[in-house]
Amino acid sequence: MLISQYLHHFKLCSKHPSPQTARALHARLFKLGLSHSQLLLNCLLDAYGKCGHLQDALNMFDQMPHRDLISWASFLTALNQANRPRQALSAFPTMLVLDALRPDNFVLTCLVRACAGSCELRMGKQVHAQFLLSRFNDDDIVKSSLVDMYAKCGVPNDARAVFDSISVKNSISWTAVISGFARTGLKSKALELSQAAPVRNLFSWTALISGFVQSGNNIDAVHLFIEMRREGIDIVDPLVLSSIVGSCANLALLELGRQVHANVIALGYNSCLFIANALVDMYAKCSDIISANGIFSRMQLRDVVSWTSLLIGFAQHGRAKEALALFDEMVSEGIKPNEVTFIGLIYACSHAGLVDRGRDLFKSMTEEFGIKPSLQHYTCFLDLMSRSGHLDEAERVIHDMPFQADEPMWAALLSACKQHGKTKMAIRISDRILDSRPEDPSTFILLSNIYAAAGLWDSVAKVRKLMTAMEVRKKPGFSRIDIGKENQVFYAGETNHPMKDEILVLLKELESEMRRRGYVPDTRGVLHDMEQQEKERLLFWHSERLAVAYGLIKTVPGSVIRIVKNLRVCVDCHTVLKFVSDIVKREIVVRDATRYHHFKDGTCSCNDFW
DNA sequence: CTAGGGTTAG
Repeated sequence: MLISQYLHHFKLCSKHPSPQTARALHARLFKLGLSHSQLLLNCLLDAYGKCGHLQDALNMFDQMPHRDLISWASFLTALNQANRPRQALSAFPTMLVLDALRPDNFVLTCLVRACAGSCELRMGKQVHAQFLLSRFNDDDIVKSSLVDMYAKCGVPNDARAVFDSISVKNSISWTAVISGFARTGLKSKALELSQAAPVRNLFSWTALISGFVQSGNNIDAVHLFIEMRREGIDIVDPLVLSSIVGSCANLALLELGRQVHANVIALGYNSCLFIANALVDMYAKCSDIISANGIFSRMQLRDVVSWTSLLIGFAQHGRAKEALALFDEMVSEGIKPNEVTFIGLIYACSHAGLVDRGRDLFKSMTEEFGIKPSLQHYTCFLDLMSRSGHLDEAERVIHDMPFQADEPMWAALLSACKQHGKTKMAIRISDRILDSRPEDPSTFILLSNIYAAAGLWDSVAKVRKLMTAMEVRKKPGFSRIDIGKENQVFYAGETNHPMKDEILVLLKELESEMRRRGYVPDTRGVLHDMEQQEKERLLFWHSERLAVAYGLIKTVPGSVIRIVKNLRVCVDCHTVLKFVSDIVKREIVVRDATRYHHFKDGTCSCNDFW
C-alpha cells in the first residue's frame, strides 16, 4: 500500500473509531518499515486518541523518536478527550524544555481547552497572555476556545470581552458566549445575546437550555424547550434531549418526562447512551423506579453511569437488596465502579442497617478499586456506623479521616447519639458543635432537643439566643402534587386555598381516626418556642398533609398519590402519612429533599431512616 | 496529519 492509502485508512479510523484497525495499521507500519514517516506516526497517534485508546496514544507518544507540534497537538487532544485536562497541563512544560518547541495556534487551543476542562482560571489567563504575545494572536479559533474557557470558569464578562474581539464570529463563538451567560445564571443577558445572534440553530438553543439546567433554572429550560419545539427546530443531535430529561428529573415532572421520552423514541434516539442514562435517572427521580428499571433492562449498551443511576435510584427508594444485587451484577459484567457508585452503595447499606456489608464495601473501595474516599464517602460511612449504633467506631471515623468534619457530619453523629440514648456522648458533641457556630436550622433544633431532654436549661437558652442572633429561620416548606396535567403547590400554613374547607374537614376526620389508632403528635421538630397545642396546630398545616388531602379529594380511588416536597419530611408528618396510607388504603409516594418515601399499608419504604 | 460550541449518575 502507498503512504496515501495508509493515510486514508487512518482518517477513516479517526472518523469511525475502531481500535482494532488502528492497532493493525500500527503493526503493518512497523513491518513495512514505514515507522519513520512523521506524518503517518502523527496520524496514528491522532487515531488512537480519537478511538479512546488513551494508553496506546500515551505509549506511542513516549516512544516517538521525534515529536513536532502536530504530535503535541494530537497528544494534548487525546488527553482532553479522555477528560484528563490536568495531565495535559502538566505535560506542557516538557514541550518547551525537552522538545524545544514554542506553542502554535493548535497547541494553544488545546491548552485553553485543558484550562476550561479543569476550571484553571489562573492558568487560563497565563495561556491567554502567551497567546496575545504570540504571532497567532489574531486566530479566531483560539479566541473561541478562550470564550469557552472564561465561560466555564464562571467569568462570563471576560468571555464577552474576548468574544467582542473576534473578527469573524460564527455559530461556535456565539454558542460559547451564550452558554457562558446561561450557565452562570445570568438569564436575561443570555436571552439577549441569543436574540442578537445572527442564526438560531439547534446548537444555540442547546447552549441556552443546557446552561439554564446547569444553573438550576429548570423551569425556564422547560419553557425554552417547548418554544424550540414550536419553532420547529430540527433535533438532528440528541444532546438537548438529555439536558431536558435532566430538568424533568430535577423538577420531578413525570408527565413531561414521559412526553419527552415519547419524543426521544419518535426521533430515533432511544438507543443513545446519554439519553437512556438520563431517562433511567429521570424515572427514578420521578419516583417511578419500575420504569427506570425497564429502561435500564432494555438498554443494549450500558456504562458505569447507567448502572450507577439505577443503583442510586434503588438505594433512595429503600430497595437496598436490589441495589447491592445490581452492584454484584455490574462487577461480574466487568464494569468498573467509580466514586459515585460507592456513594450509592454505602447509602444503601446505611438505610438498610447492613453494617458489615457496608464496612466491607468501604474497605474494598480503596483496596480493590483504588478509589480514594472523599468527605462525602466518609459522611455516608459515618451515617452507616452511627445509625446502627456503632457510635464509637463512628467517632473514630471522624478522627481518622483526612478531612475536617463539617457541621452535617457532626449533626449526623449527634442525632444517632440521641436515637441510641447515649446522653453523655450527645452532650459532649453538642457542646462541641455549639462552640463551632452552627448555621443549619435543623442543627439548632437537634441541639435544643438534646439539652432540653437532659434538663440543661442554661444550654437551651444559649441555643435560643444564638438562634435569634443569627436570625435562623426555616425555609418555607412547600409540597406539589400533579394530577394529570394540572399541578398544585401547597405552602405550610396556607389558609387561602379555594378548597381550604374541604381539606380541613378531611384532615380533621383523618386525625380523629389516627388518634383512635394511637397517634400522638410528635412536636419535636417544631423550631418555635410555644405551647404544645400551638405546636400541634402548626404541624396540622404542614404542606404535605394539605397536598395529600387535596390528592385524596381529587383523584380516582386506588391510584398512587405522588407528592414532591422541597424540604425533608418531619417526624410527625412521616407518622401521619403512614397512618393515612393504611386508613385510606392508598399508596402515597413522597419525594423529599434527599430521598423517597413509599407509604403503603401503614409502613414506609425508608424503614423510618431518613 | 493537529485546534473551537452543546451531554448523563452524588
